[in-house]
Amino acid sequence: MADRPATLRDVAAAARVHPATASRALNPETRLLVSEDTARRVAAAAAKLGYRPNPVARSLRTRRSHTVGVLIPDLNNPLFPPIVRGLEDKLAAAGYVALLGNTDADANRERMLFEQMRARHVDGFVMATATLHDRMLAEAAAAELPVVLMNRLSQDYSFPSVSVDNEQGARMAVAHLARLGHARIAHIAGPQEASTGVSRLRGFRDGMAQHRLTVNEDLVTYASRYTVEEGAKCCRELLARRESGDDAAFTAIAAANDMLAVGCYAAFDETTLQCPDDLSVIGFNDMPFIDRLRPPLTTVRFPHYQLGTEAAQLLLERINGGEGPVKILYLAPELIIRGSTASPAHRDAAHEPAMSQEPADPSAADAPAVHT
Amino acid sequence: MADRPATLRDVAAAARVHPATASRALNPETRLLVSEDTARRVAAAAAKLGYRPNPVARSLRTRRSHTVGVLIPDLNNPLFPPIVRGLEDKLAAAGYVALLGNTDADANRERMLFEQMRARHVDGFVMATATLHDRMLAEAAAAELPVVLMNRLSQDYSFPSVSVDNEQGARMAVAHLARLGHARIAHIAGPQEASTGVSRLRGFRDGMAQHRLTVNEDLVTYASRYTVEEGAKCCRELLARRESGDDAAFTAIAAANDMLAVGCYAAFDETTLQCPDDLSVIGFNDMPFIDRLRPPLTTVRFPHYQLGTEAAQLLLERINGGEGPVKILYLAPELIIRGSTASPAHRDAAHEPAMSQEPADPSAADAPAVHT
DNA sequence: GTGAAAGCGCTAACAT
DNA sequence: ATGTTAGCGCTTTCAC
Repeated sequence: MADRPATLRDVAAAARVHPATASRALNPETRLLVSEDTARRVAAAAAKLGYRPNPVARSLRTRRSHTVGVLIPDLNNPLFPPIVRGLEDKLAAAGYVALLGNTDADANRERMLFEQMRARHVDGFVMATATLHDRMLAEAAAAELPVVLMNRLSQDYSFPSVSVDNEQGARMAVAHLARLGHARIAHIAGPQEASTGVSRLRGFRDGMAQHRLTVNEDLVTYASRYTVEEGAKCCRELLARRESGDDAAFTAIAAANDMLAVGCYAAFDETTLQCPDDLSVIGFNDMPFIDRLRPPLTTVRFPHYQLGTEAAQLLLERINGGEGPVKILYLAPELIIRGSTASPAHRDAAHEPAMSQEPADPSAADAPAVHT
Repeated sequence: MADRPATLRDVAAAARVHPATASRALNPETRLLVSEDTARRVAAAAAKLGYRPNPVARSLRTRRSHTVGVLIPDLNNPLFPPIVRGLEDKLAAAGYVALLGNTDADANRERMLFEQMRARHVDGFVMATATLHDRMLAEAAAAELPVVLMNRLSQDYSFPSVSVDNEQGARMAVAHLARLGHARIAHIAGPQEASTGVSRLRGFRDGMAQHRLTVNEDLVTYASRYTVEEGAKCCRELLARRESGDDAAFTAIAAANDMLAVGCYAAFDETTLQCPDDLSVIGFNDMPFIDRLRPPLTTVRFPHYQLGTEAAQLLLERINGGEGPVKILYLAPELIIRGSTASPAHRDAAHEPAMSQEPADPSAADAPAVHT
C-alpha cells in the first residue's frame, strides 16, 4: 500500500491527534500520560498503517542507539560462537543489537574497532579482549561508557565482569592429574597479559602445592597467544626439555586452554608419542567438538552460552542507569573427564579409553555463584 | 577537554565557515566543491576539536545506515564463523557493520529478525538462510532492498548470490567413493527446502549415473535439518535398512554436509561398526576441526572466508547503485581425502589411516569461477 | 490530557 | 565557492 513508510505524523493524522500525543501513546513508558481512549485510537491507526518507528530518528533525539559493541579476539575460536549467541539472544530480547568486532589479539585493531564503535554511538561495550592494563578501559570509564568484561578481568579498574573461576578450574585440572598418579606435570600457560593466563597459572601452582608436588620451572612454558600453533610450539619445547634429565621427565601436560591442548596433539603427531599412553593432556574450556577429537579431550568446562547472557544482563543493568555496586560474577567450572588423561603407571594397560563420567565432579555446581 | 562531543557547528565556528561548508569539506565525496584553503582550515579545526561525525544524524538525513543485516541459521555451526568473518572484514573495510541474526532454521524467527532489521533501516541483506520459495525475498525485492544470497540460492527470483558449486562437489564425492570401489552408496540428503540439499542430492544422483551405479531409493534418507542429531537419526535408519537385503548392503555413505557425517560417527558409536573399515563416510564443507575427528573426515571443501568476502562485495555493489546484471558466483569445490573413506574390499588391511593428500584433486582450482 | 514549538546533528536544494 | 534554508522523524520541554 504505502510505498513511503508510515511516519508518526501519518499515524497522528489518522488518529486525529497531535504527533506528540501519538508519540506518548505509542511509547510504553509514557502511555499513562494519555487517556485510555486516545491510546487505543492511536494504536489502531498505527496498526492499520503498518507504522514502524524509525529507530534512527529516535536515537538522534534520545542519544541512545540501542546497539552495543562486542569485542572478541576471534570468532573462529570455537569458544566464542556460543558466547556470542548468548549475548545476542539476551540483547535482542531487550531490543538491543550487537556490533561484533574481531581484534585478532592485535592492540591496534582493538583500538580501531573501539573508536569506530564509539563513533557509531554504541550504548556500551562488552569486551572479551581486555588485557590486564588496558588504556581503553580507562578511556571508556572516563567517558562514562558502560563496559562489561567477559571471560577476562582487569586489575586496575573495577569493572562489572563475568568469567569462570579460572583458579579453581586450574586447581581441579591439577587435582585430577594428581589423583591419576601424575607427579611431574608440565604447564602451557596462556598469554600473561590476559587475566585467564595469569589466573590459570596461579591455579596450577596452587593445585600443585596442595598436592605437595613441585613445580619445575623448566616445565612451564608460555604461549603468546591461544592458538593451536602456539600450543604445538610450546609442546615441542617441553618435549625437548624432557630429554634433559629425570626432573624433567613429565608425564602430563596441563594446557591453559583447549586450543593449546589441540596443539599438543599436533606436536605428538610429529613424534611416536601417544596420548594418553605416553602423556596425558588436559585442556580448559570444553569447546564445541573437542569431545570428538582423537582422543576426546579431558578438560574444564564452563557454561559458554550463559557467560554471554550474564554479560548482556550486566551491561543492560549499567545502561539502564544502574549505579549500584559493581558486580563481579564467577561461573563455576566443572571437570570433564575423557580419554586424554590416564594413569602414568598403566602404560600398557591403558589402551582402552579412560572412563568418561560427565559430570565427573559432583561438587561442581551448575549454577553461577557470586563471589565476594 | 570538551565534555560534550564536538559537533559540526563547533567545527564550522572554529573554522569561521558555515556548517554546510564544513560538511562539504569533511565529506570526501563533496570536498571538491570547496576551496583547497577552507578544506584545510576545516580539517584542522575538526582535528583540533576531536570532531567525530554523528552517524545517527547522518543516517537520518541520508536514509542510509551503513549497516547490513546478515541472516544465518546458527553461528554455532562451525561453518559460519569463518564466513561471517569474511563478511565482516570486507564490510568493515567499506565502513559498514553487520547486524547478525541467528534464525535456528525457524521461519518465524527468521521473519522477526528480518522485520527488526528492516526497522533498523539496514541498507541491505545477506541471507544464508533462504529457502527455495521464500516470501521474504519477494518482499525485499518489492521494497527494492538489496539482497545477496550466500551459500544457498533461490529458484523463484534471481538474486545475486555466492555459493559453492554443490552439484559438482557432490559428484566429486561420489566419484571418489566409486574410485575406491564402492558400488552401493547411501546418501543422507539435506533439507529439501534449501538449495544445498536439492543440489547435492542431484549431484549425488548425477555422479552415480556417471559411474553406472544404481541409486537404491531405500538408501536415500532425508535430514530435516543440518544437525548432528538428524545425521545420527538418518544413519540409524540406513543401518536398519541395511539388514533388509543384498541390494541394501551399502558400503559407504555420502552425507550432504559435515554435521550429518558427524552424526554418522555418533550412530556408529552405538554399534560395533568401524569407520572406514566397515563403512566409509564422506561429508561436505570441510568445516574447522573436522580434520581432527576420529577418523579425520574425507569431505568436499570450499573457501569459507572468501564466500563471505565475495558476498559482501556483491552486496556493496548493489547498495552503491549497481543496476547491472545479477551476478551468480560459484566457488569451485575441492575434494579433501582423509581417513574416513577406504576401499570396501580391503576390510582387513585397512586399519591404518588412508593416504591423505591435500589437495587430492589437482583439477580443482582454488580460484573462484563464474559459471554461465 | 493534549497541543505547540523546538531541536537532536547532519546534508541537500536552492540561492548568491 | 560559500551561505541560506529547510527538514529527515522523533521526543520533550513548556504551555494550556
